[in-house]
Amino acid sequence: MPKISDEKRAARRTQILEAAWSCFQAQGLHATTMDDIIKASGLSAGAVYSYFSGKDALILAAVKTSLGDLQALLEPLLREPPPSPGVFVERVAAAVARFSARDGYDLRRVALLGWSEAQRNAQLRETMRGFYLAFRDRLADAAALWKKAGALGADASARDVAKTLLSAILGFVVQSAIMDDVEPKDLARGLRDLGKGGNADAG
Amino acid sequence: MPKISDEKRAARRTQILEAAWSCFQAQGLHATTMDDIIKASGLSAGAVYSYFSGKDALILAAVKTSLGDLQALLEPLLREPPPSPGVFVERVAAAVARFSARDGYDLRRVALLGWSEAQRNAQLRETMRGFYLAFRDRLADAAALWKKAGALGADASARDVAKTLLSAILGFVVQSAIMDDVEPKDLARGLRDLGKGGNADAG
Amino acid sequence: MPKISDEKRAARRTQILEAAWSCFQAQGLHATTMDDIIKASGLSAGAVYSYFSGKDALILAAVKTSLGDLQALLEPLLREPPPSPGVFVERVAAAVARFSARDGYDLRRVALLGWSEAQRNAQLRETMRGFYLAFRDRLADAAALWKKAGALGADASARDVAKTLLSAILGFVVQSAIMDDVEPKDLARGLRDLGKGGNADAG
Amino acid sequence: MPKISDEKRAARRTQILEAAWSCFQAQGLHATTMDDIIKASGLSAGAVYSYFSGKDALILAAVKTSLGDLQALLEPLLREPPPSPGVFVERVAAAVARFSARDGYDLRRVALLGWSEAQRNAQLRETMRGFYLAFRDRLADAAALWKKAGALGADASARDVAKTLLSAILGFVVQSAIMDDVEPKDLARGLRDLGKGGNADAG
DNA sequence: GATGAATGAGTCTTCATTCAT
DNA sequence: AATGAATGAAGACTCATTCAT
Repeated sequence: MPKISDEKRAARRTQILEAAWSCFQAQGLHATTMDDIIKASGLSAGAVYSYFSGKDALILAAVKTSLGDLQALLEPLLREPPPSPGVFVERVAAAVARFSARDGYDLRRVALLGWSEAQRNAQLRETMRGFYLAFRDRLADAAALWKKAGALGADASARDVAKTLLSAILGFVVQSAIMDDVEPKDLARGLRDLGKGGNADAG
Repeated sequence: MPKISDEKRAARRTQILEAAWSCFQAQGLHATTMDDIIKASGLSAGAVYSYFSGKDALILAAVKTSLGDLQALLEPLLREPPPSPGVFVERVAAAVARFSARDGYDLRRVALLGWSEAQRNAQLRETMRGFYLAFRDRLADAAALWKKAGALGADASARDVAKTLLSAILGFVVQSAIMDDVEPKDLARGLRDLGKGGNADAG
Repeated sequence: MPKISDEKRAARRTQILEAAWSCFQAQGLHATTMDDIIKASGLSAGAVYSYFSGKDALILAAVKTSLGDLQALLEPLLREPPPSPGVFVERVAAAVARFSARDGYDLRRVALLGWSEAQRNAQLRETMRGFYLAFRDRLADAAALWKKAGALGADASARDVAKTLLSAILGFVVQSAIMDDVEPKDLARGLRDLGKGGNADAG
Repeated sequence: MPKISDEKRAARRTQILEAAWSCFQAQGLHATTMDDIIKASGLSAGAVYSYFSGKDALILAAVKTSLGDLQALLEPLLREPPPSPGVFVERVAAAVARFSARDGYDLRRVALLGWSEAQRNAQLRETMRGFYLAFRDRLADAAALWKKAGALGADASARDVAKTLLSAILGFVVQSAIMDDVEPKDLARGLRDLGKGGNADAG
């Protein structure tokens, strides 16, 4: 075979990555063997190894791809933030839930696997840290907007609001993956209810 | 030979479990070998196997123990909830952070590992689900108290508040494990700021 | 099984080493697979690996053992050198030939394999270098004796004589392994003939 | 398409063979992969395989080429042998040493690799055997000349002298490859010293 | 009861060779 | 003729578990 085209190469990579994710998700990162992925990809061992240098590289690439997809999913919401934090969180949660309903790819499970792996893979940890840090910065930008628009008090800390919103979102991912009984609107409602306490300033 | 005493047995179990956690945490659940645990426990392979039927049982027991410890840690806060949700979340986060500073045992890392493993271990998943469900119920009880005391609006949904608070807490665990730059009081402040929006009802 | 005795351990090591040599010799160092050695040893893969950390370690140990055996074989000749260099070379060659007739272990082939491997294994190279250096020193000692006894001229260089004798011996190993038509006494005769030239000082 | 010219073909073969030797020498015969050779040759896999049927054929061809080169190197010395065996050995050793100083090609290392490989490759073994046998015959011819010229005693065995000289030469290759501290003149001196013993006939 | 040596199925990875383009 | 992507059998090594002593 003569030199393969760049598109073809990219397509093969995607093909392998998708095979990898469907395995990872079904069995976990470590219980998945390279052979599982090779079989699922429909390629030979050698071919898979010519695209990825090994299992760790495959995991890293898979997680990066996944973060990229998530990034694309959230970009519109970050570019033009909804009128209030509550609506924002609900929309993000809804996007995550929608993304998780795809066949053979549940973003929530993927996230849990990635976080766990990040504990022992420094490169993965840094990649993730960078991603969430950037996301939180965008969140802080949105908070600044909300302050200007009056959706947040004038003395609100954009930074702390961003941290809290990120927590709520990440927590939604965990809770929804494990309990499977949380809806985006539950979160929105809870957030709203928390904000209307008689002496909210005590909290 | 006289049977070993029950206390002795319990002590051995604890000894093994602690060895297991220190390994799990340092290397992850799957990268830890039984031999690592055996070495760390100071016992022989046969001895370890006489206390736990295998690696999966050890993982399950370790996670259960960990959840039990967490339960004990949170019990006081649940029995006599602080005056407001914000304070509550801050105290829980502080307890988690304190628990994570212990030598050779970081509750946050442990949680991430457990969640990931729960994806492929049904028994573990059910154990966890039960734990978080129970915790959320206690949270809803607290929310009911807060409603009565006026710390929450009269029309607040205790259930949704509980879900939201659990999300915030779980999300704190994730964010703090990965980014390591979130303080309990950041969360409390963010939650308070979120509640004081000019048109909070829009969220 | 409780702790194994030291003798038993040593016996197992020997058992594995002998299996390794019979394979190495029959198929070469690299064409021999660990599985070949494992099968030949009658042990399991795990057992073999518990005695030797890997194939390289096994090769190194095998060569070292082989050098040790050779050392033991030559020691008597070095301790009390025969009356002349010619007799010495003949006896060494005879010892090598005798050692090579053992079942499943041909010292000459072993030597060729080891030399080749030493090209790409620094540790092995150093081990060998040290061995031959020491042997050459002993040879120089013998040469000094021969000088004193008049079997060598008074102005002979013990160092160069040692180098030359070592060359003759090593070359005998090569030639005999490849051509299989050289006898120890051929070497002795050739050496004597070379020494009796009319104008030997011209060489 | 016009067939590639014969010169071109020959040039390609040489190109591949040289690439092969530079790899073989640096990493050993077995540690060198076809891919190493392909990369080093600058050709494609298919091209290399169109010139050589496989790795074994490449090794065989490489060794043959190497023996041919050696043959060419020694031919002048064999055609008109130097006045004495000592000078002859010194000149051969010097030629080998000179040949080994070439960049990326050390005849001594090459020889060790080839001998080792010959243990498990019958065709290679025969090729080598034939080469050394022929060389030894030429050596015997030279010995006959030396006898006639008085450089060797009248009762010298040309055959045994040839065997002994070959041993010295092969041994020089080994010793010099492993210890790297032997000079051609050391060998000449040692040989001369060995010949001047008071009672050389005892050796 | 305890020990730890032994087991062997299973993992990741490599690499000589082929053949569609 | 040439290319180089793809193949897949084979290799080195690991590790959860067992069981003879």
